Amino acid sequence: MALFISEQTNKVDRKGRVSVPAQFRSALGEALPLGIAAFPSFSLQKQAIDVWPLARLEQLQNSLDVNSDRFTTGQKNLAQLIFADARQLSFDDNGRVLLPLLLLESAGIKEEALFVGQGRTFQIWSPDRYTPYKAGIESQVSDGEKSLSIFPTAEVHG
Amino acid sequence: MALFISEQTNKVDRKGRVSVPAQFRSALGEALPLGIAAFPSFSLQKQAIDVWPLARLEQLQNSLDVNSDRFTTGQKNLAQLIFADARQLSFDDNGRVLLPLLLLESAGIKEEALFVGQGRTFQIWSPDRYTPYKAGIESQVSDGEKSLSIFPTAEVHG
DNA sequence: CGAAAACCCATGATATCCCATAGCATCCCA
DNA sequence: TGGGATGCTATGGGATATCATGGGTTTTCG
Repeated sequence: MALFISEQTNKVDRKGRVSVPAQFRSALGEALPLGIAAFPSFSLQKQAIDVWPLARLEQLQNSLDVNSDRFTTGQKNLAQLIFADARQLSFDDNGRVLLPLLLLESAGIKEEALFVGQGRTFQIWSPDRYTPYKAGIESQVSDGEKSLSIFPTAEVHG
Repeated sequence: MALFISEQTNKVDRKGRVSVPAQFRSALGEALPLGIAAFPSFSLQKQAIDVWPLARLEQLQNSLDVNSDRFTTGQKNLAQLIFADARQLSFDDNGRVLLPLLLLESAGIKEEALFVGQGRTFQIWSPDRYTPYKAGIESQVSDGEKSLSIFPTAEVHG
């Protein structure tokens, strides 16, 4: 599975449909027909929508099945909330998804939806909310931090 | 078997019938004709109804048969209670099930039934009871835990 | 026989499918 | 290098199918 990168703004039509950026769809690859899971972003106080490939939710469930002792109580609660709040969205022939009203409202999205790549996942924002949010993020990066090193990684399966 | 995700509220008609959300039915897949097992949720002090695919009950029984030494006495008692209190529900042609009066009453369900996806299982709530319960769960997730980007994934194959 | 359950059909709302088009970007070839 | 042809992307709208729901009828079983 390729990574989700870049930003793109698309229109939400009157039926609530939005085209998911073609690059994101191709990043999904074979997972495209499985669809995606969308839910209010907990880490962002539900300001935006978090989107996961459905397979990622399945990984989470598998991990809960096998390693539940390695999760904190809070993490288990969060997982419960995600399963409850997530909406499973599937693509039509034109690469669009139907965004449920509840998600649109919680993210404050009206006419336009801003897709923001986050690597393994992406977000959907109201453009109005994203601008100040991003500015805040930028201001929190100190000069000394403006480069990244890459650490060796343990093997991660799946 | 796909996962049960999302929340949906459906009406209970005067005969006690409720439509199970179509996504839940399709998550059942081939297991649909086998039906589901519903019982008062013990982990939630019987506030709500727990629903399992029937096959999951069979898995539990198999696990008890083979690994009975790995269950505590309390767990074995709980299993007994589940087998006793569970009701096997089957779907009519429109995807509805008939909720027994006993279950409706124990969950405090009257006109509306709120289906809540929990991954491998789902719950059925009275909307009135669910709202405060969910708020409690949310408050038990600390800010530091609000990202599952770091959930344990290692050693999960397939 | 009577009550409850299962079965069957009807309907409005919603989601899905299908087709059309305008705007870009890419390709191709002279 | 220019410029037409081609294909893809995003977007709109109408037709069709599905879903949730209500009500009636038949069947089952005590």
